Amino acid sequence: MRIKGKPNSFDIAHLAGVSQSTVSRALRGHPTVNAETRERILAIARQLNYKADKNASSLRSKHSGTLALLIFEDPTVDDSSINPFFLSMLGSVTHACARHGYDLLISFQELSRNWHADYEDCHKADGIILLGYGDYLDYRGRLEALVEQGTHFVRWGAVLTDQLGLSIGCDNLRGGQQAADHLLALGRRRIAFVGNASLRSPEFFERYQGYGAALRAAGLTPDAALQVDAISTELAGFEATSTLLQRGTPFDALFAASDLIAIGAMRALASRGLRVPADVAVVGFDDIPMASFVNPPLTTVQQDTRRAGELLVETLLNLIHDDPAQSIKLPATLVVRQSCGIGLAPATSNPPRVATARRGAAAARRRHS
Amino acid sequence: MRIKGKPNSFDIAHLAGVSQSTVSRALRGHPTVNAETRERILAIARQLNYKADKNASSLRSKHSGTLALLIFEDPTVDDSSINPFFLSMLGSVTHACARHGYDLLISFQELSRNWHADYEDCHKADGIILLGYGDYLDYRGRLEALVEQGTHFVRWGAVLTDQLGLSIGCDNLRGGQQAADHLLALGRRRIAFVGNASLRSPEFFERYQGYGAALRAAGLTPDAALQVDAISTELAGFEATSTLLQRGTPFDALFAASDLIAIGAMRALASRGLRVPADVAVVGFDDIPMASFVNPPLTTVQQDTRRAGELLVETLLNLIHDDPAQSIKLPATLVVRQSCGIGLAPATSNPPRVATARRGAAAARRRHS
DNA sequence: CTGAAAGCGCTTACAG
DNA sequence: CTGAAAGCGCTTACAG
Repeated sequence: MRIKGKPNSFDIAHLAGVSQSTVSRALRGHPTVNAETRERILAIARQLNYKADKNASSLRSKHSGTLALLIFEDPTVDDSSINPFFLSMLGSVTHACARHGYDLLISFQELSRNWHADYEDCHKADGIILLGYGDYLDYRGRLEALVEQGTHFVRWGAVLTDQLGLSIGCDNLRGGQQAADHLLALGRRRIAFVGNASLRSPEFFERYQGYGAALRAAGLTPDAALQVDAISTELAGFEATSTLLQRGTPFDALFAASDLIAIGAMRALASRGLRVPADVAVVGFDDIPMASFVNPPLTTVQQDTRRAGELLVETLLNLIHDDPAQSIKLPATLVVRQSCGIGLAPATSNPPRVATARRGAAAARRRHS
Repeated sequence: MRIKGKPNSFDIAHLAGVSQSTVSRALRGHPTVNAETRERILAIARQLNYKADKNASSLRSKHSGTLALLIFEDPTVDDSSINPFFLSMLGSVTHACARHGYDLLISFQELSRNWHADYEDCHKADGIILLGYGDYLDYRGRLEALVEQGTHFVRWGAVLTDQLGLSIGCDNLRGGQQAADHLLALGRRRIAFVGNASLRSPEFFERYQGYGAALRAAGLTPDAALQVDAISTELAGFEATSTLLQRGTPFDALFAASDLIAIGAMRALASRGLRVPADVAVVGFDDIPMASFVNPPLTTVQQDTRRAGELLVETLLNLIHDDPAQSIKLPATLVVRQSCGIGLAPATSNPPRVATARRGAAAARRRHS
């Protein structure tokens, strides 16, 4: 027996007085192995701290017990400033993998570059989870390549009808509707939408459509002057809202396509001296951890990242095992905090909100146009 | 040649009219391969979308081109509520790995359970990065096991003299000193410390010692009644600060061992009607993204996560390649925002801060004892 | 219930 | 500069 180096299955076999195949079977809990023999083998393996070489077993058995998570973002602004929403997805995907006995490889990639989504091709992973927003036109091409290569993958994002592969996503349409309904119920009438509103950003676009549907259901017409594009960063939210304010079209509420955008929007509003929610009510989307810590705490539409991570992993595993699998749309939940003016505002100190808001917006217009 | 399935190096060899060994050499850029032959091979490989099987190559070559990141936390409260500081470390470690051409496996583990830090034993990774705070007494045993097994690892955390393995950490002592010096320079004299202050939490303990050193240098004696233990969560910060307030010992400043604790502390302070910074100045540690969004924006001691991630990866790679490597202490930087009262407080509306703070704390005591 | 043998797809001496 | 051969450490039919 070898003294130095890590033991292999032959070493264990030799010590246990059985063949190497029996060791392999015993270690993997194969049912035909004699119970007593198995115990003996396991004891020796434990004592020698033997761990089966995964490269050898993956090579032979053709599966790696590993999943890959690809996170991509528009311009990877800064190493440490990853979208917090993706971060919490990452957490739940990691936990879900662990529960299913899989390891997780992760990689951050810029959508603009050529991804190396080769983890499955090179047999490092059995399948891939795709997480990120980006230009869908760009993105779709990548998905086509994955489909063509027969890669197992699931993506987080809008569940579309002409789906390439499977998606797990949230019900962005209903979410957008709920956000707008909430603002309407509070008497807001001139509701801005900050976020990309084109098919290039399907998730945001669905939220925008939900918003539009809610307005129309209330007898209002969405005003194109009250929509400004923004990707999901605080800076984009700040800049888009500044643009919106410069336009001078009055508004008394703002629905941001993401919390990051909402936080940037609140900063832009504050820098113009506008009060949230008194002058402008603000709703976000995602419910990132920061949302409850900003001032005022942000009312937002929560996505269930825990469930999403679980479903992403389960669906991918089904795909890998050739079990039935399908795209799933998760419900979104409105989380009411204080950025829309619930439970605030004694009537004496704060005049009626709608009026105030209009006045505020009008004041902003005067100040900045 | 096989029609279905993925091509292997023999398929490429056959098409290129060379031996399989030459294909292998060409693909890895071996210098002895004829330039023209190499081009031919590369062209065919590209065309067939050939990717070398990593399991086979890792098995044969004995290295996996993969690093593992183990993140552990005290009680994994909730899947999606991972300590944001670790999350930003995770981001920078991932990017650093990518820059060095390594893949990254990640795993969240509870320190209380048996870790499976077996990634290297089973040849899935060439080395391990350890990230997390937890009871160091517990932790040390795990490190001993790693050392004994000859595992390559680097940990993030306090750089201690009786180090097991290598650590990359920040200069917690200087950081704590800077935080306390800042408060002292603003005239605060009764400075509380919220966070674990024992050798079981070496990082926090170093910060506590820096704080103590600063007080003593200013001729003050740290008051044990002004220290309360807390792990790095918002809830722990809230509860510890509540305990502190109940004790009734007056204080005009609070140094939290982490931003999460500081945020919890500010919530506890606010719930007692105490104003930050007027009544109590607050400093945190880490500079997590949330720090600049809380109200008031948190003054804190920033750790350079980007550099830290880079050094963690570089040091581990040096260890793996048997190159010289050492533990490193990174400088910490005070980031002044508004939670300590810089650039605030026109003298007319706010009475001198120290007095106010004392009054505030005293008021709190009266209210809650 | 167990063993002998083949083979997964590479890398790496070795020989030429 | 190139090829034939061995071998990494497993899993998996196949035979008994």
